[in-house]
Amino acid sequence: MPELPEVETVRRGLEKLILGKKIASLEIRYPKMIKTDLDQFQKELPGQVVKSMGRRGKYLLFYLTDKVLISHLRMEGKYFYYPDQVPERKHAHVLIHFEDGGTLVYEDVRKFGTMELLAPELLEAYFLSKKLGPEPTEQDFDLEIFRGALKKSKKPIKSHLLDQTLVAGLGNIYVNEVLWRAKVHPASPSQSLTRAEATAIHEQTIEVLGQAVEKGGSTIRTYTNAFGEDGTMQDFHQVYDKTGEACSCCGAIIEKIQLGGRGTHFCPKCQRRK
DNA sequence: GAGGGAACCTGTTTGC
DNA sequence: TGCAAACAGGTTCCCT
Repeated sequence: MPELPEVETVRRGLEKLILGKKIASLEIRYPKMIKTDLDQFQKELPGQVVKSMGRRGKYLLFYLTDKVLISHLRMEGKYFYYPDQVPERKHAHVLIHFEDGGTLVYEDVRKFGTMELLAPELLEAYFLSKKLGPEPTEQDFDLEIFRGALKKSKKPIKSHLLDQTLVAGLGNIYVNEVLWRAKVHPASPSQSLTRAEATAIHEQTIEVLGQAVEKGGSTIRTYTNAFGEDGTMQDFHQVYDKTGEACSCCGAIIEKIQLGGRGTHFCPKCQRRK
């Protein structure tokens, strides 16, 4: 499910719901999703207080008293908070009970999501090891570094943008939108892009993700935020899942191809193949 | 080392 | 209608 805007929306929601709460106990029903030592995870979380909520790319960060819980929602992970009674749910995999009686439940139909518990001083090395690119903001996302990296790669630009090394946070929905807005064909080799095209992709990445955060993310299939509310960004999608519809820019019919094994939507007229 | 595809899971949609 | 195959928003591993 979630790309950066959805994760940011979840972060903001949780910030309102669980800040300052002390963890009383844990229930782990699907131990496989805990990627660091399970015993340690179960032993060290109780007693920790949620100090703040953070995010890096698509990773959700729970800053606790002296640990950081790193949660990745992958395709369909989501959080629900219950102030008292917790309904029985088939796909609830981790339940965090707080001392005040509230419970945070992690649900994930496809069980792809992961959780890790780390010492805060190891966080930087953790993201370094993942080769995670900069945040998609004017301050962090440097155009010249981006262009330099493109020049060194033959990868199709769409696959390259999805691998999180150029910039963090793009997923299959927004990468389609960014390339449509930048008028670049998704299969174009990275190194074939002109300066103007690279600049347009850089600019639209910041623009699209920023706009999507404002709209509370996109609700497609199953995503909702921590309050179970829908985002509205899907109303602004121009190509994603628009196969067979007319391009809002030129009227040509939006096409779908497979690229790197994933559905890829584009306008054959606006986004000419090189 | 770079790039492509499979694997991880389950539910839903599509096609015969 | 019923069944099987394809597909779904992410990341990582393995193979070439």
